[in-house]
Amino acid sequence: MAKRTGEKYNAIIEAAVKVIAENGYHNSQVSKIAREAGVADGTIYLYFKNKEDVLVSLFRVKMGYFTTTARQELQQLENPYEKLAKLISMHFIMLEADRNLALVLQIQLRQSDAFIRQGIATPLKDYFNIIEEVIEQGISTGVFRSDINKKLTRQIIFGAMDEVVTSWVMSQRNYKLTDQIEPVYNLLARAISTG
Amino acid sequence: MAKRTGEKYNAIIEAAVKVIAENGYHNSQVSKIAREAGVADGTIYLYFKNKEDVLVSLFRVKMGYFTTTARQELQQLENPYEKLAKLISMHFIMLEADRNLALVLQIQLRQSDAFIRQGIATPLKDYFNIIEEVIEQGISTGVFRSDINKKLTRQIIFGAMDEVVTSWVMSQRNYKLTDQIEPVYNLLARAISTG
Amino acid sequence: MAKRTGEKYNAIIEAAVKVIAENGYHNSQVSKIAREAGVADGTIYLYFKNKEDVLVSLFRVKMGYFTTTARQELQQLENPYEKLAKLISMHFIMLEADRNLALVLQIQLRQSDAFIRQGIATPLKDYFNIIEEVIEQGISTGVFRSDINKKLTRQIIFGAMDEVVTSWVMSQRNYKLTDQIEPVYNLLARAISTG
Amino acid sequence: MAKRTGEKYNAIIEAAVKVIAENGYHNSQVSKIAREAGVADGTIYLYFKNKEDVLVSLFRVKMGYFTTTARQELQQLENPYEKLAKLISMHFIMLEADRNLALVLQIQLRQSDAFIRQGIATPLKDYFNIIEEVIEQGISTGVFRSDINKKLTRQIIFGAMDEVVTSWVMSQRNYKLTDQIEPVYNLLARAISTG
DNA sequence: GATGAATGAGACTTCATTCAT
DNA sequence: TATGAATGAAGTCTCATTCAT
Repeated sequence: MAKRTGEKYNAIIEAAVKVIAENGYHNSQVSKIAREAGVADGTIYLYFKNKEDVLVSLFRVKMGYFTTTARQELQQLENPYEKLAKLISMHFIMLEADRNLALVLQIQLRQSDAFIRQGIATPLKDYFNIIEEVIEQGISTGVFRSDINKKLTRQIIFGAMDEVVTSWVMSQRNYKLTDQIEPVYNLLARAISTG
Repeated sequence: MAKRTGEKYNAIIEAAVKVIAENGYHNSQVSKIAREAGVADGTIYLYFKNKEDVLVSLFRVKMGYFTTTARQELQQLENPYEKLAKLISMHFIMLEADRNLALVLQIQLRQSDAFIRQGIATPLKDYFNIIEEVIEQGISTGVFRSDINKKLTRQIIFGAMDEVVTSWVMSQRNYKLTDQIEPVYNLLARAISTG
Repeated sequence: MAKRTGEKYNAIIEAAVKVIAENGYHNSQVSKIAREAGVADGTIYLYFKNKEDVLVSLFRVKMGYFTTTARQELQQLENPYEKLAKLISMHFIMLEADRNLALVLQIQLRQSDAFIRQGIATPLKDYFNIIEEVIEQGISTGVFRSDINKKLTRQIIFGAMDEVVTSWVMSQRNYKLTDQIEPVYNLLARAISTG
Repeated sequence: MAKRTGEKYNAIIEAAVKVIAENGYHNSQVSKIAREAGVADGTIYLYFKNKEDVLVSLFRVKMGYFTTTARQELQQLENPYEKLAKLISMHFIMLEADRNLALVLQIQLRQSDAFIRQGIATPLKDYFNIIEEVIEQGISTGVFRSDINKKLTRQIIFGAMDEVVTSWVMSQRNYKLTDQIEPVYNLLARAISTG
């Protein structure tokens, strides 16, 4: 049981994103997700251990994809400022491109179930690591302030981006999230810049 | 029905904070909150419309207290930088002082139920207004950059503080949250400072 | 939770006996038992931990009643043979008087669930003890053979009675179980008698 | 469909005995039996009508084997007492030799599903007939009491053996079942013996 | 014959809410 | 006001059975 790949596996993940985005976490019954995915209720349990596993997997898959892409893109760049800009840019572009996903990641999955948070922890930590690597490189190459703490700075950068996305998702969304890339970069870069 | 004051009203709010902090949102049944508050299950419905109302009220009461205090304290100060510093300071001090409350506000109440988020929106907006007022004053008095957007900057400040607190709450908490006041201020102030 | 007494507690036990006797263990849903007892499904869980607990309790209550009565009646007698006769007599009378109960005890509850068997073990052991006491007394007073093993003899006496009841329950029941008291006694008494 | 012979047919029967003995009736899913038998789930339905049919067939095959063997062995004997001794002996030897089978026959198959009991009825009746034939012969040749009822006596003999085996299976089995052959015979023979 | 992925009916259980006392 | 026993809707998950390959 619990096959971690396959056409239906993905269909269920995508269905979960859509259903949760539209109905909210608490109103997203397994049967609703199954119907949206075009499978029987029981089929979900062939691919996932239980309902929570669907959510955790959803997060892992989506976040994993993003982390992988982010790492690749950043490797092509040298300048820490450009990397920071790229990070913000990718973050916003990805979430603007898939509003349902944004809704789920920013709002619906901020759940408290110990199990879910635990399952989410690892992929999130991966992402945090990427941010911290950029900061570290900036400091060691002397272009970022040397008096900043790497972990705290990462919290601030992530928290800032996160809240900007959340505000956008919760709003009527009559403005473009990507328009915020430059001003957010502008503020954050200034915060950590030497000189 | 649903009288919004009284000794038991407060007892229920406090019980809810404790129970949710200890058991997590999903494992906090009405009966558990009632037991902790020392009242019968049914009594809760004399003071609150339903379970969600307890949560929303909890947020409103706690957040309202904080907003009121914050506004008072800030009024005593002139300098926007001092106000920003005070804001961060109060935010961290309050949440460090009441870990249960921090857990509930940062983690457990990040729920998705439309109704809860709606009920939370107003008191949160009040807090956002306070932050925005500080930013506005800083800009108009020329000490903050004039090219920053008030709302976006508020999002960044709040998001940064919020994430720092969340990281602390989720951690083993073997460091002091209040030790982060200065470095956070240092970064955020730099981000928005002219010159 | 799990109050072990009260009007509804008994109503549920009696309902369970009836429903299981009529529908068989596997076709006795909680909802059916609840309906028969005239309570809501959820009410069952106020009095019992779960469905298995209903079955185990049923057995304990019914068997406990029988064991208590049996012990009292036997105390009034001196002669081990009379005690054996009384035992068989009570066993058959009780089960003939309540056919539903007989059905449940003899057939339906012979389940394999570890938990159920475990819950049943103690009250059954009590009954076994009573039988063994009679045997012991018979041996020590020299009226029963001294070469018989107490435990094995108990198994044979119980097994014999048990099978006679089972056959009767499974049959069309067009003969009286109590008519078997004398012949069963006659055979068993002979088996263990000295002389 | 439902061919009743073949290598896989037997493999499934044997797998069912093992799985049920190890996991209990309620925890013996078709898929588990299939895996143990080394066939696909669907294959079971090529050899058996449904799950119940597996159980009934299991009983029929095992019991049939025993009944056939018993009849053969008994035919070689003349004396009713010797036949009774042989019967008890075979009963205990067979079940001690195959503990899994004993577990299944004595405990796990004592199910209540009408259909299963019905399917079990015939092979069991065959066995009962053998016992009754011995009793009949004993009575007609004057070595067993003439005042005993054939059917009732069979119930007592079978019930006694059955309970002795059940006690052994349920116990830690730190004694030998075959050591009980002689004492059981001794008691039962005395019960029905003339003189 | 054989497979095993898929099905979907159905069961147990939880828990927010009510209401007679 | 306060109680808490009772309610019953609703949701997750299991598993015997099917059927396209």
